[in-house]
Amino acid sequence: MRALDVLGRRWALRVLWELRDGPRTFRALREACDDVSPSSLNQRLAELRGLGVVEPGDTGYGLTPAGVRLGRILLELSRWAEDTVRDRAAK
Amino acid sequence: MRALDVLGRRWALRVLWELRDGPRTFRALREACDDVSPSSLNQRLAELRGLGVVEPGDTGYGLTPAGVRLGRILLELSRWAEDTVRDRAAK
DNA sequence: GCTTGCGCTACATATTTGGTAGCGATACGC
DNA sequence: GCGTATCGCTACCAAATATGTAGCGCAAGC
Repeated sequence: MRALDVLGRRWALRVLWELRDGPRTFRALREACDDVSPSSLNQRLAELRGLGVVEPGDTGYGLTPAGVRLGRILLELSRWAEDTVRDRAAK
Repeated sequence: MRALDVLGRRWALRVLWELRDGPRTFRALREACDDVSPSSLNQRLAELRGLGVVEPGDTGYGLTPAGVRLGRILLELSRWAEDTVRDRAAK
């Protein structure tokens, strides 16, 4: 499945995650993602735009409606991750 | 977030996906994942075991309870992906 | 016209992934 | 006991991908 392939690349989920609460400029996004290199970010953004989940606007890059739906799933994913970490720490 | 980092590596989501309906042997898993190289698969399995979502058993590798929960989220992710593909195809 | 910040590209280096061969262990029939 | 079949997995090298750093072209503000 093409979509899952793109999402399984480095920084892809993270970029989406950072865009959840509003658009960000290229440079702001870069900082938010632990200063990912501009080449990597640019490549990932191109792929995500190709998927139709991210699009550039006046205030920087933002999520499309499909991206917003994906963001909600990511929220569950992050909750799962938190729970997992907590469970493992409790051992 | 460490968990999302591991999940954002190549084949990680796919491996989890292929284990949804029951354990698989190392070699069966390899075939299921488009014949991923054993070195990559082994590395990913080690990381997923480290995360506590996959574990080896008598009939091969299987999901832990945390892995099963994650699998349900992945199901939503795949549904999202299908919808996205359909929407884009309809354009 | 000079500065500032923007998106983004170029390019060399480092890291990750992939391909192929095959090892040691276990289980089977013979 | 002896081939042989399959298992999980390692070694090793080539190919693909990510990173780091520098800086270009552009638009806005002064």
